[in-house]
Amino acid sequence: MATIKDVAKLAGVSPSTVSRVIAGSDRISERTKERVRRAMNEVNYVPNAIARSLVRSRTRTVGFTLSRRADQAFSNPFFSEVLRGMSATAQRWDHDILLSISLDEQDEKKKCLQLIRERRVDGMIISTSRVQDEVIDVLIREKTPFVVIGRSAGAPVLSVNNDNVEASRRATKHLLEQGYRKIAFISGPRDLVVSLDRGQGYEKALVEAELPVESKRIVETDFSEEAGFAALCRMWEAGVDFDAVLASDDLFALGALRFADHMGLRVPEELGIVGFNDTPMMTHTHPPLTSVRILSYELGAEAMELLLQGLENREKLRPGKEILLPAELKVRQSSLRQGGKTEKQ
Amino acid sequence: MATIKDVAKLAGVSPSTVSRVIAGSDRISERTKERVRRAMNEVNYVPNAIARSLVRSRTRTVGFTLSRRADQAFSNPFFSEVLRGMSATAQRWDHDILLSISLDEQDEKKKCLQLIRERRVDGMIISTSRVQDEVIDVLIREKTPFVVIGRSAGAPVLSVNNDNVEASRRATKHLLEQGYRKIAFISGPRDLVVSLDRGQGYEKALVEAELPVESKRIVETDFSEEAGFAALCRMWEAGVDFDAVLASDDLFALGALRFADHMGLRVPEELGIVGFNDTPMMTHTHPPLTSVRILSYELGAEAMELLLQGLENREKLRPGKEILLPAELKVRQSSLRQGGKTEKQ
DNA sequence: CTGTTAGCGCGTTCAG
DNA sequence: CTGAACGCGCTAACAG
Repeated sequence: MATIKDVAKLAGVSPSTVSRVIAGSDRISERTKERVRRAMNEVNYVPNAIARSLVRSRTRTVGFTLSRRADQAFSNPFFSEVLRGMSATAQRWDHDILLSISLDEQDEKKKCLQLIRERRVDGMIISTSRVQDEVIDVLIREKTPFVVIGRSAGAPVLSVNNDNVEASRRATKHLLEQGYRKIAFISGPRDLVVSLDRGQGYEKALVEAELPVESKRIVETDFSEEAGFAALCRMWEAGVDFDAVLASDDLFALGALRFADHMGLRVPEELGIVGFNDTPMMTHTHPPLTSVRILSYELGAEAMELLLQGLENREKLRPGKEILLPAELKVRQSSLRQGGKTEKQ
Repeated sequence: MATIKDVAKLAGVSPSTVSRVIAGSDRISERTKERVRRAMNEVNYVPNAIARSLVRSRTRTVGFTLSRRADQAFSNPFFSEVLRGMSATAQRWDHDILLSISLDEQDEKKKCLQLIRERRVDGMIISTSRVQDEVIDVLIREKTPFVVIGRSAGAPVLSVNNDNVEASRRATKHLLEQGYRKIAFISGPRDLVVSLDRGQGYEKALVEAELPVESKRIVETDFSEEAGFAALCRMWEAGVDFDAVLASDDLFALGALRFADHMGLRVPEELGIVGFNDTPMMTHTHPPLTSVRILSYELGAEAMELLLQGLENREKLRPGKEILLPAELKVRQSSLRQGGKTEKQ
């Protein structure tokens, strides 16, 4: 593989001249530039990125760590969409992504630390969304430029998040507008900020409608269809009545659909259901599921954009700045008993 | 950030001694080792990975490129599971993953070439599965160590694949055993080897059962629920009869379920349905869908393992060696009309 | 406008 | 057992 020296020799100039041509320096004669370019082509020269990184102390690489928990919390396509968004933006800036998926937060913290201290990356993006996040602490301590996808409940950080509170409020309001009055809420684990936010939006909508927030209608459980189904069964057996379900994840919504089926309740007439995440397959449930659409691709793209801008100009990395992306309620049959119109797909 | 020189100075030795301690050389006195280690701890020293890569001409990094097409072809969780498997294995070998998701094959080829020529990676894993794959040609031309997830229909390569032919044969055989005789097959685009393989397995099972392969019962279309539904409608309107559907993707199976619903056909009594990929959500269809389970995690893990072994010992990188991973048929209600037993989830 | 020199941080001879 | 010297491939400062 050709090095800068080979090119220099072939073009009859010094290595630094070649380097200047690559950098597009303007104090090189057009003739020399041409000669150098020809030589570069001839030996098929491409600069060694590692050598460049060493001398520049910049790798043009961004690390992305993730522990399994976050992956499961959001339903699955979320993760790949975020990656696509990150990758597309990185591409435009001519940067690369170093990816690491860990089993738990401890491993993630270790890996994150390693990437930084070994100087493999210029900055980090993380997607953990726990209330107490040790990875964030590490990042701050190491003074690494980083962006969080989600929200930090602890130290103030630069973050990109979808507006869970507002989305949840709107979803609840939609159910109220459809005439449902006793709305149950299935929450994910409370140690995830996303759960807190969605719960808050739910309560907000009730308060705005001057309806009481009844804790008996709120249940917290792990993300799974079975858990959602079981939660509703328990509420039912406890004599709690409800005419709608706000499911903070589509998996819960699936459970709710099964519950309705199980109890012989018609959806949406006797039970309204709204989910979260708008998992593509959910368009095909019976009836089609109303769900909150998350802009996952945009989340990844925006996070990467913020980080790369921050890398160019550190002052842009203001901790405490939280970018909120809007989420859209995709209304379908599962929540429409007023005969309103369904949005297309 | 501390360098090897700082450590050397503090320990009162030369940089090369520190380097030897890091490498675990045995010709260093225990006393010196101890002094050096103490110094390393004191200044919190971590070797700079970039500098190491430069001098060693090895980055301990593996590139993984993917263009959107492959992502869509397999249904979504596939992709994240493969990544998890790759990441877990890479972790064990203390390697990293450089990820790039492109929009099309051209971009992927470019990116792949860039990673290699800039010497950012020691090897590549790719997951394209088109019949004519230009990325593979590039990889061969550059003499880069690489492993393919999927199968190459062109040049012989080292690859890991799930046994699509056998899986499809078994799925078809299962339908036959359940008494279905007129099995329709919905194929994905024919320019993907996975489509060819699944089609082949289907035909094989029919031939083994001494049944004719009727081309009128085979239809090729793009991966989507709608396309699957439409394909069956068209067959029906053309007067082709069928009592079961082998769907080469779960999306098609969803379409088939809707078709049954639409036509008032009972599943599995009047129409048996088997899907491919065992998308988690499919456990919750009505009735639950029989589907071929793909070992995505293992696919990623195995590909990484093969590549890293090959990096240590180039002779292990035998092109033409195709590792086949078994796929498992998850039998559920949608294909059970003989009252056989359903496997647990 | 261009070449020479030095050095990024580390591993690896080659002496001693 | 240890240190000095060199080089990985490239960029940047300083001359000229």
